[in-house]
Amino acid sequence: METKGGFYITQIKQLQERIFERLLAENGIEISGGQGRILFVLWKDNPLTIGEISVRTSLAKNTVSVVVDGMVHKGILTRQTNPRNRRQTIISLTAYAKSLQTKYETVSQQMNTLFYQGFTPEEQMTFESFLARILKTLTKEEQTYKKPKEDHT
Amino acid sequence: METKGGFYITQIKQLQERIFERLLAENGIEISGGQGRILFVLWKDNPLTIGEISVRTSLAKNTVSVVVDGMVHKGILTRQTNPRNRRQTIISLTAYAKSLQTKYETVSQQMNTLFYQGFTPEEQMTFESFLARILKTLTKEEQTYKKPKEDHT
DNA sequence: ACAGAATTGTTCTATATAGAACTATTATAA
DNA sequence: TTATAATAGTTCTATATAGAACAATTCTGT
Repeated sequence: METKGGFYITQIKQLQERIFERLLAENGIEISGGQGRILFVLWKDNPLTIGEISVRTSLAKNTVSVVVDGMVHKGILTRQTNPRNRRQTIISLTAYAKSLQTKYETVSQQMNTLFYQGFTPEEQMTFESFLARILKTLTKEEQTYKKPKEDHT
Repeated sequence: METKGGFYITQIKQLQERIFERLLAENGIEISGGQGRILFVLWKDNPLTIGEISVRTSLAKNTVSVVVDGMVHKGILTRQTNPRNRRQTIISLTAYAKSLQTKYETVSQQMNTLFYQGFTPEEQMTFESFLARILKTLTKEEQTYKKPKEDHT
């Protein structure tokens, strides 16, 4: 079968991000896509380490490190070393970041409505369960690559 | 309903691209995600203008311009002005680019198999038709934004 | 206790991506 | 015909992203 799931996904991601950033800007929220994803996971669970953010966003560790840098500069996040495990860096939301959540989620909801235009609730659920399955497959694949199977000779 | 289609899409895109680029590299194909997308549309239809590539890949025009630059340097593409409309730049595949197609598509197929692991053919089709619908919605939205409705006062 | 392995982040470098401003060309309308 | 608008790309600038190499810290087995 001729399929092109990956190509579609990439295109949608591109468009979605451009449109979402425009909507955010129109609503006075100066947050980019990468930054939004980090906030998204922190709003659910605060604080988190760099590594945890990396896993939950599927961004590479070094990417998270760099993006967090920018957000610390902007006063959105703070970083501090975990005293119990000094290899870890703990990232926390500032009060300012917390104050953005409601407005951000409103715009998010608008984006979602656009995204799923013409979908029945059932279709949405089916579609998201497909996405969740693919995400799981790909995550496992990357894990497998990073931890190659031991060679029990 | 609590949905997070956009977040999923972005995560999948991230993982998918990292894994696909690794597979390509393992098979001796030194082509990045962005470059691959441009080749993908040119293999279907060659040559194309910058603008046409932009529409078909959903990449911004300036992005296409820059990525094509790199590919011209690598001997994958050539650019020339359209003599019939000298504003346009026509991008063509080189023989080298054509020679890559078969190998690239083999790896592409591998990636696809991984991507749709555990999906029945029907599920794949359903899923891709969902993607196509979303892509259409977002494309139309961006069009609307670029060409704001005339004010017939 | 301590050498080597594993974990966790960061830095360095290169490419990808897009908005804004710009240049060149072609189309349009008066 | 010519001034203005529309179209097509490019350049400038800034951020996003990740691989590779590295540094610091903690864990493990002896």
